Amino acid sequence: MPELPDVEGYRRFFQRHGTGKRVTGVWADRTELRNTNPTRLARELTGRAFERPRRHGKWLICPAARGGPMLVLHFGMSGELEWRTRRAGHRHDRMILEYADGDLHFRDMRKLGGVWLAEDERALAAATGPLGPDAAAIDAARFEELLASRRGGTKAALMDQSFLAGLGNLLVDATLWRAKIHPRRSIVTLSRGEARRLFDAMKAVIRESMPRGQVPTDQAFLTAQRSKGSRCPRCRAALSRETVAGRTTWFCARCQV
DNA sequence: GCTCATGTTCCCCT
DNA sequence: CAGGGGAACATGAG
Repeated sequence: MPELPDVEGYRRFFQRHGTGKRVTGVWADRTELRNTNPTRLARELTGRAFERPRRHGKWLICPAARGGPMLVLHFGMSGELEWRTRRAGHRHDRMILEYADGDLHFRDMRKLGGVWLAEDERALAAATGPLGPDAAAIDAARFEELLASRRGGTKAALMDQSFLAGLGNLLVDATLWRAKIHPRRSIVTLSRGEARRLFDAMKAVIRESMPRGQVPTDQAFLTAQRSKGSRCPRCRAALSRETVAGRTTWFCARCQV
């Protein structure tokens, strides 16, 4: 379930379970490794300890101490981390970091995620591809500049990781609903006030999502309304479902202009 | 059987 | 070049 808040949750999880102690072994499924192989991954990481992981958008970057490489994780649509103190596999395990006190499992049912090894910032950039500023870190002035540099639809822009990193389909719909902006609204027609509303809505959605480590599913949130017959939590109008920017999009045609 | 799924990439079109 | 649409990827759930 990985958008920015989910990956932030995994970052904290990795910090708690995977850092500050020596890796005793590594198992990996070849198909999930994007720029390395199981043998090389094990050779590079065994005996090393990870330092504090960082996150940029939906990417989790875990540097190994003492000049070791960075382990780079992307969770795709179904990636997750799990900590296990007893040796037991799961059919969707794609990589396992072994420690003296347990194993950190990276699972990815649909295999749309991946694992990279990067020896420096340049290799990291090659793995992630171009990324815009992190949505959780960007400030209002920079966000406004960013919008001014872009044409096209608002949802398409917010979904574009090279434009702004971290928002996915659910967070973008929640943000647009909160800001009362139509997903197809052309960016160049946004007023100064609307741009600010968009920024504030995005920040509010992220702020509420971050501590939970997932996109909220409260009834007052749009995330809970992604099914037939659902209504706008604000005005009770029937919600619209359309494909925008290639993704299923739920919005309120009455509130969102 | 069918449709849809919180992501990214690649190819094609305007 | 910029932006958008659609298919593909792999594996389920309903």
